[in-house]
Amino acid sequence: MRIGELAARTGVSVRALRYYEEQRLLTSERSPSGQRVYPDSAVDRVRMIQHLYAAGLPSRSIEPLLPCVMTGEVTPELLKRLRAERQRIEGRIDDLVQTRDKLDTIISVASAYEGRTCPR
Amino acid sequence: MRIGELAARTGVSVRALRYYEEQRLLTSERSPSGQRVYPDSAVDRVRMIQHLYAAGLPSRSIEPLLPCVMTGEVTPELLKRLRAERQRIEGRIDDLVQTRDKLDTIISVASAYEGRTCPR
DNA sequence: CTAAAACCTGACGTTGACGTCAGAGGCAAG
DNA sequence: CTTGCCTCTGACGTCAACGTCAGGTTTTAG
Repeated sequence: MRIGELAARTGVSVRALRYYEEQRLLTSERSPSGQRVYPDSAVDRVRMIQHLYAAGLPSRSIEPLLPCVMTGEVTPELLKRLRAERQRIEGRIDDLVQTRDKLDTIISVASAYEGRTCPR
Repeated sequence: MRIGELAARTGVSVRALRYYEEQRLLTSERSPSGQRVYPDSAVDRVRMIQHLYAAGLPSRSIEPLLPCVMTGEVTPELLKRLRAERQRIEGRIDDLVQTRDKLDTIISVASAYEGRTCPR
């Protein structure tokens, strides 16, 4: 498939896909005329990239992890990094849960005041 | 307390504190000579700001929420925003949990290969 | 064959949360 | 009084993940 279709199927922009390639997160074959050609598996790969971005990892962290994440192949070095990133994510989750709970308390207390407006 | 001490006690830079003020997330009294003077409560406020930043909220979202989050006072309008942001955070948590679990699977599978090096 | 749509490579613009530097004033210690 | 650290206000720099535009080629639909 070409870049436009990959963009449509993953929901990310064409520009973003070219950017991923620039960051070596994504590779492509080229047609004789120079257009990018992707295998179907690229869809999954792009989705994984988005997941890792969403988890707050920068390109440079994603790049070394990605081949192993996609293929299941791994070196001890990569395993260390995977575990480290897992811990980072865990930490972010804890932080978010704390913040969510704090908002929940505020919301529930505040809801008691509904109807009669702000006690100011 | 002055800005340097607040920075030390919260672990954020002096520059960041001035930036928070610029974004109207933090206010300060001024000494006769123009130096910022903060009450002790500023420490908690700065910590809350950091929590909300960590939750992915931009300054513009934090600003209207902060007074109510600190005082517990609330208008129906703010309550709506609080609930919306709570939902956003919840979504981010779900996403992170998914990614963490995916990493866990990879790690556990990969761990089976430990000792004998990368199967490449 | 031709026009529209999709693709290409640069290259500059954008946004948010600060970092950093310049130049100048304030303040506690010796 | 001066030395040295803290603080002040601009103002420009940075970094990541793209957006956007220019100028040109390729593919596809009619």
